[in-house]
Amino acid sequence: MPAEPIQISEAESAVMAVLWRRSPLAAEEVVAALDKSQDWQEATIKTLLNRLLKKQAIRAEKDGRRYLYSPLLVRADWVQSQSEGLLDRLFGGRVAPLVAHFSERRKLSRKDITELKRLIAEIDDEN
Amino acid sequence: MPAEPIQISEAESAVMAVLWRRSPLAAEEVVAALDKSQDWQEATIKTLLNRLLKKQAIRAEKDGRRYLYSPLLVRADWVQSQSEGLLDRLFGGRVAPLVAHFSERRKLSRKDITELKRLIAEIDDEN
DNA sequence: AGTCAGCGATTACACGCGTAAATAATCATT
DNA sequence: AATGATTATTTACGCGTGTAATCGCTGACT
Repeated sequence: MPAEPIQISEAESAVMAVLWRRSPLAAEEVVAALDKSQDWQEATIKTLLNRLLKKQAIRAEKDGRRYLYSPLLVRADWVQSQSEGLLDRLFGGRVAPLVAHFSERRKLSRKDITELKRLIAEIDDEN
Repeated sequence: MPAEPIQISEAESAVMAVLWRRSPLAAEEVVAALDKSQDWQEATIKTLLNRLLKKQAIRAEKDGRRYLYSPLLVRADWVQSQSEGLLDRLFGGRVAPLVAHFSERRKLSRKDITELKRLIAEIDDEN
């Protein structure tokens, strides 16, 4: 486990998302990928790439005149830490209370419900 | 729905937690309540109370020489917005994928599983 | 009435973040 | 070799946050 839990800001995570989808990518390609979703100047994205480098969330390999960036931070790990953080802060660290909360608030889609049923069943006969 | 989704920082939410548990409370009581969990100077907590006031997350009623603080922000609403934010960012806005993620990572406690089963059953014959 | 003690209000300060411009380094081209 | 284009690196700046110290006001006590 990493000693220092790499902390990724909101804006930075948008950049990570691109690299998690496909990598390695040149800065320019990252800019292109974000053009649809974010309204950022190229310079802004360069800044974010550099901050991510400094944090060692990504790495850069030289490719001629430019660099190609790839994630170092594993997406699933990051998702895990984010989720656990929220569960710890809000639901005593457990999943069921979160589901209960959403259930009470009628925030479970029909799709969620069928999928949950399937999951539970699956887990059940897996043990 | 609130036009501006009141934003609460990490430290501030610790103060809110106290007031959600019991209120109204005087500053001193809040300080006492946080003494166990946080290593903060009294002045720090005063600052947080004032910031929360400014954000209208809490209110203060005069009681003699001092004030008694109470939450204005409803806990369930806050929990909802926090949770939805995370689900949107990480799981396409749906609950089931989060549960699936935790399942894959073997992060579901036995307690979670039985509770989830009960929840699902409940929802099921409720419709 | 003047002073002290207890609170709330004001001010402080460094750091991360969102957002970007300016500068520097590096190839390619003339 | 000098120039221009491209890409990376450095610098900037205002705002929220974590963390307090200090100032100022208001009753209480002498």
